[in-house]
Amino acid sequence: MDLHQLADCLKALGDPTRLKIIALLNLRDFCVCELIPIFNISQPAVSKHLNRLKTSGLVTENRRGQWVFYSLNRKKLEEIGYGLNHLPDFSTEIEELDKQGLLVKCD
Amino acid sequence: MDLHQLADCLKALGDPTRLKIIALLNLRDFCVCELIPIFNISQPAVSKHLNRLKTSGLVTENRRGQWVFYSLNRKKLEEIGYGLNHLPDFSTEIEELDKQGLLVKCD
DNA sequence: TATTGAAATAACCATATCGTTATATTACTA
DNA sequence: TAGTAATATAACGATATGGTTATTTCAATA
Repeated sequence: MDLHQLADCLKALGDPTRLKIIALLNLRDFCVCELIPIFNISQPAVSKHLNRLKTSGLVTENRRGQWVFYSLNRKKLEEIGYGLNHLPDFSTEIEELDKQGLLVKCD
Repeated sequence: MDLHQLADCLKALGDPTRLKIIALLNLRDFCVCELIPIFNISQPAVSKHLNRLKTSGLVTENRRGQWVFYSLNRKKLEEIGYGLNHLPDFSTEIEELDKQGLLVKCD
């Protein structure tokens, strides 16, 4: 997962409603209609939050008859934790800028 | 760190520029003027990103003469990783809603 | 097959975000 | 102390975000 993908996932998690959805999905799968009464927002709003989490790969959906249940992608969540603890190393980029004389010296 | 604070930190990290700043500060401290040529944005834009990271507690500033150097708050970053791996447990809230008959049954 | 219910999508609105340029503040220095 | 350099703040604009209501899609069922 590169920096931009990591930022995208963190942004998806950086909303209280979505983060609580993730915490709920950590307990068990939920369908959309179960989530609606938990949050004081409309069904489309819940759907959009779930879609945002889905496009970042944080949740998966699967239809059971009339209902669509969402599951937490624990692997993705672990990847994010790992990504935060192993941030990309920009040393060579800094050196490169230095060689090109584009780096300011402050001391 | 509660859910809202965690979401706030994740939101702060959920921007490619700010996440790269965090990755850079993981190497060493940087002052504002060093960061400007690394990103193709203006000085005030860099200042604002740093301020956003500071208000979430992810970085600290300290002035050295004319320059203001920013440091990564590694403890905070660890807290966030920990928070992601130990999400709050909403079991009792779900049970409470169930007792009040506010929980939908989907099966 | 017509109806019902769940979820997704569309269209819209208010506010937040992230960039800009201009200006103010702060600290060093001639 | 006047001038310069670094940083912060102010004011503004374009786009993104997160909510709404209305409508569409899809699956189950009378």
